[in-house]
Amino acid sequence: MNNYLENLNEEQRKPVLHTEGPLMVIAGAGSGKTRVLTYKIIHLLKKGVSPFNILALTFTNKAAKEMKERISKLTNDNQAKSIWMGTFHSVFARILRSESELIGYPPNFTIYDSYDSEKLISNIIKEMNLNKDFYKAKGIKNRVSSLKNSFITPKNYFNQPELIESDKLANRIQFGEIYRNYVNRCFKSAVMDFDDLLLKTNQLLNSSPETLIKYQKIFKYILVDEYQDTNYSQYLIIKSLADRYQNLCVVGDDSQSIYSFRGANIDNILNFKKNYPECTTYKLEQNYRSSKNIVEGANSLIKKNKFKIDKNIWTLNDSGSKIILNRSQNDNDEGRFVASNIFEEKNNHQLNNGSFAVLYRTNAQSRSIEDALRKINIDYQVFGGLSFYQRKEIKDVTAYLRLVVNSNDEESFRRIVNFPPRGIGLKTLEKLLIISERENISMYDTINIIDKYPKLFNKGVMGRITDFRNLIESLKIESKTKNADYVLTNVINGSGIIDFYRNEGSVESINRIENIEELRSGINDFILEQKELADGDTSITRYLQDISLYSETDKSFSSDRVSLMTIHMAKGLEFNVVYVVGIEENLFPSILSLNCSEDLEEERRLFYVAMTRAKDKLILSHCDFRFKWGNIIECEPSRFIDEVDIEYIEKNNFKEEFKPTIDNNISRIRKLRKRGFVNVNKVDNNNSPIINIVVNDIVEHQRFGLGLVEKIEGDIQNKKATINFKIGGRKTILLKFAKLKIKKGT
DNA sequence: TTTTCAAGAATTTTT
DNA sequence: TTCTTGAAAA
Repeated sequence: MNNYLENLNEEQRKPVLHTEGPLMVIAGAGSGKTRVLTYKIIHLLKKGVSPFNILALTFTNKAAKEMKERISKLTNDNQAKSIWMGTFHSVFARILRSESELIGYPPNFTIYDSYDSEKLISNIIKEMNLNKDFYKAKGIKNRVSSLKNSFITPKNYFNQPELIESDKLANRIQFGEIYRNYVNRCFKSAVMDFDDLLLKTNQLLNSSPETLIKYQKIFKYILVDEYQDTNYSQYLIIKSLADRYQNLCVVGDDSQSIYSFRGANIDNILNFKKNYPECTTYKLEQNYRSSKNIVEGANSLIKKNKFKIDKNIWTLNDSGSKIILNRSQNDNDEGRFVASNIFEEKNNHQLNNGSFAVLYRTNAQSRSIEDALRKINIDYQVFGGLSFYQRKEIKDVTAYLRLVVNSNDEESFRRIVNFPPRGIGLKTLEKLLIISERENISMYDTINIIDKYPKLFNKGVMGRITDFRNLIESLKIESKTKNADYVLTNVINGSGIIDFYRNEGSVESINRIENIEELRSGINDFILEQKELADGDTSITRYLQDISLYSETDKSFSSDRVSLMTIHMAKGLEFNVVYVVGIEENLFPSILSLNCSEDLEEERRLFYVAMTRAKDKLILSHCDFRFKWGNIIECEPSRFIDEVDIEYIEKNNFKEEFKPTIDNNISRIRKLRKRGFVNVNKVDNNNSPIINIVVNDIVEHQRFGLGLVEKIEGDIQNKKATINFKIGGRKTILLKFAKLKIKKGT
């Protein structure tokens, strides 16, 4: 493998050969970015750099795994296994575990996913008795996350009047207090959330100069992929680690920056030159992936963005077929169109299902596509949405494991202390929380001292709590000597989870039992996999870390399934035929991005990412009507469609006139109703609500609001009702004039 | 303490 | 429409 450089073109070879000093590679979509990274690492290894001195940060765990495999194959040795390669989160989680004492954490700290964090925040809001209308857990969590990603701790927060002011204006004056509580509770629980993995790394590197120097010396060569989607925290980590040798190579494409909602800061890439004046910039502009129509169509769109690095993406590939623009009547039709089109393409071009992807803006859009594919028996795989590890039963089982590993973990404790139900209810938990605060210990540890509070608990409760502790303690002892699978088996048996679901006996419960079985086989795969690795780690702690950092993008592809996913998830992937569906105003671009030009530009970049996933064929699609929350709403084609130069587009399915089908009439009426043009009372003449009102119905009156029907009298034409309104009291109303809505029949 | 039922909210994107 | 939450009943 001496001629490895011959596998690169001229512009790819330059950054590969440039090993010393800072460099930035601006790599257009499909220009061989991964290839450059792979060969650059190979080149470093060939030059004699030890794999232990290379840090390569990728966007997904799967990307890391694949790159390692590729390197191993090309170098024909085992060195790749020893490279520090992975996502920011997983690499630094690993480092934090081995250095945890330096920042006051035990090495077996738990990692909370967003769901756990939100739950904890919502508990804190409840405990603080705050108004739920102003303090929504999700919003608070997002703000906490963005502060952490900007490296603003609670202490910094309280030192910045403008931050406090902005929360005051948003009616969240207590935000700082929540933030502080949240951070304290996490610390007390020996927990880090996703953002902590980066923030604590920075704290570690800042507070301990020896540690900083140690890792600077280890990471002589640093490579960062998808640099356009790094946030400030990540920027700081890289900056301090690369400070000694300055051998930093960042690769990215500003036109594909799509994660600002997660704190990604496009300025990191736009300002790289400013931060590293010595840096060399290379550009990869030749696209090898897509046909000319696709490349140029995408170029014509992204031109509309103001903030970007100048580049000219070109290709030698054939023109290929034009980009197809489909218009469907509604989302179900769109699904049917996609499904039948896949069917045709498959037959005409001998493609397997894995060559196709359907991309959309929001996860909820997958359903109509799924229905249509299922109907004509095309296998598909949905990426995203609720992942396996987020299922209730899986979260429950892993909560037991988490509690075994780290019994200070409050969320896991709360989650399973009474699941399956064992008579330890909310009241008991409240008491335990009070004790835990008074004694400054974790909720689990309060169990050991409840006999100090005999007045608070009756005998039954006391016994049940102790039983629970004994269960966890015996699992803890096992976990010290036995492997993860053994402990998991005893969690399942000891907790009674399986029995609980078996007793329920519903289809859903059986499904849950199967999922738990699947988890068990997953844990065995994990053990086998780790045993193969040089630095393999088969501990439960490691297993729990892996699954909490697991993402849906890490799921493996199947060549005989069509892939369905959001565009965000499709970053870095390519498919022969790509359908982008739901390209409508307010959906894509998202309605939330409309009043901010930066956000709108990001949506445009997202659309650019979607288009450039396609190799041979790109099909864009939009509908006239779409289901939302049980209503049909009218949709306009997205502005982005007009922004793609018309010469690359071929319109399809454009029937200017609809034949009104029954379906269509219903949708018109619903649409009009929604706009308030059709009075609900008049639509269904035959079974008008007026006639249907009976005693004890709760009705809503335009002026008086809600009321209870107490009496009905009179003949059909002059029916009168006596209604007791919450506001306004008892009234007798002539039904033929009143516009009443039935809210509830009792 | 647990179960049941009805009302209300919810949809951007994710490590 | 589906999921979550809260109150009432068992």
